[in-house]
Amino acid sequence: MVGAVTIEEVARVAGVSRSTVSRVVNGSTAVSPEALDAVRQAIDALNYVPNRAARSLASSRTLAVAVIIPEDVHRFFGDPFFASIVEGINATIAASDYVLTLAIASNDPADKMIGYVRSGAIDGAIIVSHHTGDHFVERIAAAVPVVFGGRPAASAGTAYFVDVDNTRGARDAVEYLIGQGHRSIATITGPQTMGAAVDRLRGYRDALAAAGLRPGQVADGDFTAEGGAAAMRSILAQGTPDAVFVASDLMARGALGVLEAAGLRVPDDVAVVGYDDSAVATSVSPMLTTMRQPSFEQGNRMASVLLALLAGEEPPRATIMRTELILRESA
Amino acid sequence: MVGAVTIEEVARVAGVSRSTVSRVVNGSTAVSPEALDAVRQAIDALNYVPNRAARSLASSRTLAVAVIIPEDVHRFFGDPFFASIVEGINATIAASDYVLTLAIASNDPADKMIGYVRSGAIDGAIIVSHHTGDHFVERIAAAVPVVFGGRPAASAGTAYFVDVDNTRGARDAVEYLIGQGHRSIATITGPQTMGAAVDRLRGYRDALAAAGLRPGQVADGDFTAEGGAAAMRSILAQGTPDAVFVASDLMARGALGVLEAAGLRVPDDVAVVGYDDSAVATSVSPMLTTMRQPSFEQGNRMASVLLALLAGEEPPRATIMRTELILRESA
DNA sequence: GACAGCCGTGAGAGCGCTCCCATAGAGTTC
DNA sequence: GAACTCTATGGGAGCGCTCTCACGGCTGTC
Repeated sequence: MVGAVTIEEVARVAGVSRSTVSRVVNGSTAVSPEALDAVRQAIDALNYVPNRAARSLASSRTLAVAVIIPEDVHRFFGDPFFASIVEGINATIAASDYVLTLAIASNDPADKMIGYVRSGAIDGAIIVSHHTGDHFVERIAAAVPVVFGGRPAASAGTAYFVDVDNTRGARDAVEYLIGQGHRSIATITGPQTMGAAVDRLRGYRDALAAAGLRPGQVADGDFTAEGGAAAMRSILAQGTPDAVFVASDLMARGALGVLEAAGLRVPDDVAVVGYDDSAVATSVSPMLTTMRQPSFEQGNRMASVLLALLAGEEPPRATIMRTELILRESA
Repeated sequence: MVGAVTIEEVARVAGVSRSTVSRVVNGSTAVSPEALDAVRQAIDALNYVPNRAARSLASSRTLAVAVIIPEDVHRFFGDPFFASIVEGINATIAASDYVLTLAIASNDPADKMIGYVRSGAIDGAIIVSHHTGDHFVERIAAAVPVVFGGRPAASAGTAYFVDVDNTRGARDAVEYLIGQGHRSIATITGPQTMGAAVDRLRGYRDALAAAGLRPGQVADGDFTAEGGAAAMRSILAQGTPDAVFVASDLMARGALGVLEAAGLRVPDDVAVVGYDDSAVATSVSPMLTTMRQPSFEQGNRMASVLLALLAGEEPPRATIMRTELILRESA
């Protein structure tokens, strides 16, 4: 950016002062139509773009927000659930004055991520997936306003978050299976360090308990396709259930492969319900019956809450979104 | 970042001047051991982090680089190939003084991305996937140093890029199929607006021509699983080939499903060779024989080239990496 | 012993912008 | 017509840092 056009040159060309140019750039109303016009023309002619650093230094705002990716990059990128959320966030942020950035925090020995945030590089952050152990999250939250995707395990009560009702979603899914006549229902969960996984397991247990059924087999599938396959194998090793509630579509895909390899028909021998209604759900055979999470909308809401915070408003701390069972072939 | 600790306070606490603190922070050697120590202690005690905006304003460097995501977000996130590249980039950048950021350029009506780059928000950029039509890419390249993943279609000769030898990789793959005795060989390509897809198609044709074989069927699979399935269906509609060279593993997964549904055995009836050797290759059945792309290493190299550029060095404009055929079950 | 050279240090200017305050001029009010 | 308000504008300070330059104290050289 050496030798770039400055506000001073724009002012000279437009025949006004720096202050007036600044007013135009920042959308102040107290500018005469003539001055407004002159400045706009000068900006176009010179192809002027305000220097971000100078702006941020003078105003102590950056007009940038970041999605922090604490996950392992591979998991984040491989999961269509995150893609939808990011798309939702992006859609809302793109319509605002802010710029959106994704920041990778993993593989970050020197706390560079924290330094980045604390150095005033962004005005606010959205943190989507976070394990309970991530205490670096608290340090980010100490520096800038943060909105979480999913209820954060720690700092409950004071944090802003947008979550889906995982417990209820899981309960609904399992109740559907019970309603279909299944009695021996296993589950493949996500890692129990993640709130969503914990809640879904609870919903599963609640539904069984409410129906007076014995708890079924529980295996952790780590929210990956491979983990789902491994979990399914470990369940089959101890007996074949009527049905399996799988806490993500990606894991369900892995499980489906294992069931097929074992010669079990879905849904006739074993019914399968997934979670997410991501693109995966319709790309497998049989297509998944699954709990739809409104991921795109969740992204929208997270972005809206963050923008409200940055605007000095007081948005609700908790936003809970409903899930919906999508019936397809697997159950 | 209101009320944050400034360099001035650190200087006061350490009993030195602003300049000396700056020297310590920036790793200058011309500081006495005593001063160094005093400053370090003051920094720790006050928990000082330099203000990025001020730093950048004074030095006209930001110590930040970005990976620009021009693709549709879903495709970018869904493809493990990108995940590996980003991991490679991240690994190298993380070891430097720079901070890495991902910026989404799609869905960006107001050219905010361009403004972001031109405003001096980053020192350099890496652009991974780009269609020939993306002329916004040129505008980014006009503002900061850019390294491309894959040979850029336009601005050839002047651009810095790191590519794999796609033509040769495809030729090797098809030659392998020919060597296995296959004579009727179809191909599923990527979009012909992308250099990698063009090169792989050329390699396929070269190999057939060199062996004196007639060109087989060609169908575009759009580098997605669904597109691969559709392309496979369109090929089968016109006859069943001996073998298919598929220009990405993701598309191969889609094709495999279609072949299976058609009652064709892989590799006995139809041999399949994929491209990428991503995680997908081993998660399908039969496991894919595929051209391994050194994606992680490619990311490393892109980052290294960019860092060299930013350091004022003269790295090679073109870096071409070799692929390697990984033999598994599908061919 | 005088001078050059070097090293560690501090002072000051300035990066490009925002924001507060002063001011000029026009319009209101009594 | 004097005092007042209001609006559009310009000037100046300052955001927190880097970087050049000058300076004082040291060592080394003849």
